Amino acid sequence: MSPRPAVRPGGRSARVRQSVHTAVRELLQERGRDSLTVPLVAARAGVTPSTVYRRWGTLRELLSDVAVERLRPGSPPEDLGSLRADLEDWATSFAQQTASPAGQARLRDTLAGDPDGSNSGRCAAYAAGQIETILSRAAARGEHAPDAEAVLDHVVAPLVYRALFRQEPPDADGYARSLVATVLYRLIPLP
Amino acid sequence: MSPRPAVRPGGRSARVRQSVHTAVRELLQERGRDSLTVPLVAARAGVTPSTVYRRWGTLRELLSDVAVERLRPGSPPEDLGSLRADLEDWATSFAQQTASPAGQARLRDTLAGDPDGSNSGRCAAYAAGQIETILSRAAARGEHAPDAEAVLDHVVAPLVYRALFRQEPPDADGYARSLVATVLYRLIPLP
DNA sequence: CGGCTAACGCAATATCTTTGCTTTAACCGG
DNA sequence: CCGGTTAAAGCAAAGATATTGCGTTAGCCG
Repeated sequence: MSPRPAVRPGGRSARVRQSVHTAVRELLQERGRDSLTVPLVAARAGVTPSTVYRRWGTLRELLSDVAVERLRPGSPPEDLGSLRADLEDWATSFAQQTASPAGQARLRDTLAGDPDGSNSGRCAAYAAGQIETILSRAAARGEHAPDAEAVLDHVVAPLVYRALFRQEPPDADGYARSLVATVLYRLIPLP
Repeated sequence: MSPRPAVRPGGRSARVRQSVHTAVRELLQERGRDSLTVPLVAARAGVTPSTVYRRWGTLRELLSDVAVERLRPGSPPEDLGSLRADLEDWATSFAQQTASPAGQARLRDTLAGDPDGSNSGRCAAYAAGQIETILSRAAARGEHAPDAEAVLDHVVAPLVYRALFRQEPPDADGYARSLVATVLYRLIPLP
């Protein structure tokens, strides 16, 4: 038997967490982020506001918690048979998500309610994990591949920077592909 | 969001804006961000809370306004005589600023209270402006130089991404220099 | 100098946040 | 399976913050 964490993971706590998350997602969709309040979320979730305050502290932290949850990849990246195809597929999909208004909002919410950096760190770890899967497949095929840091720095970072700080260009796909081309054909460690 | 379109730019409005900004900076220093509230800021600034609410909307938007103000470069980057020296100097200084806890907080505050993206856009424009100054100097010297987009994508973006999403590495300076080296010697448009 | 009006001050009201205490129910050993 | 223990939720009152209508002030402009 594995030792149990101090917090109670199952039962009521899990149900409350679930219903509060669902309430946030529904209300975000229905009424937009600006009209969200803790009492409103609590009412929809069928709990009292003090429960939300005690567990999440503030609305921002709750929104960060919900946002990072939705940034978690549902499945490993698809295997298309080559490093370039895998990276392009993942990068264009990532670019579309982050470039969309909803994706931008999720990134901002993740950062805004994250006092200790754990949620944003998790967010980066998700991307790093997906990339490492792709790169280890490439290694198994014997392909010459960059390391994960290079992909994070020169593919992920530019996409995220654009999403957060600049008006995203119309052609997110093409931009993502050009970043992949750069990291694959101009940045791979020289022989 | 920045103060609503100031129909009346001078006089009392400007004084209020100034005193509120000063109050925010002082209280940030004295008491930390978590204990900041609009009534507190208003009292320190010598205005009523409703004035702050009417001009800035929320505390977050006020903090964003103050943060982006402090991200604005005070002077053009120094001219050290070569592209590489100029870029390294600017990038290491930028890296130190963004890697510091205060710098991270400013980036987060800028994003958090910026519903329409205007403040974060300004923030990117500041960096772009400094870089363009450096690059046009290089062009005047006849140096072979990357374009500003490449520097934003492959130097600025990785630095910002690390500051926001990952635990910054101990050696921000060396990391910044390696990014500059990459963009200068491996990414410059091939002849 | 005097009218016009955006912006501020004030104060009442509405809403949200905090907190002490009580109650519930998940977990665990017997 | 059953009761003891306690983390977590509920409740409600007190406290703080946010909103808003209305009167007043002071830039701006003719």
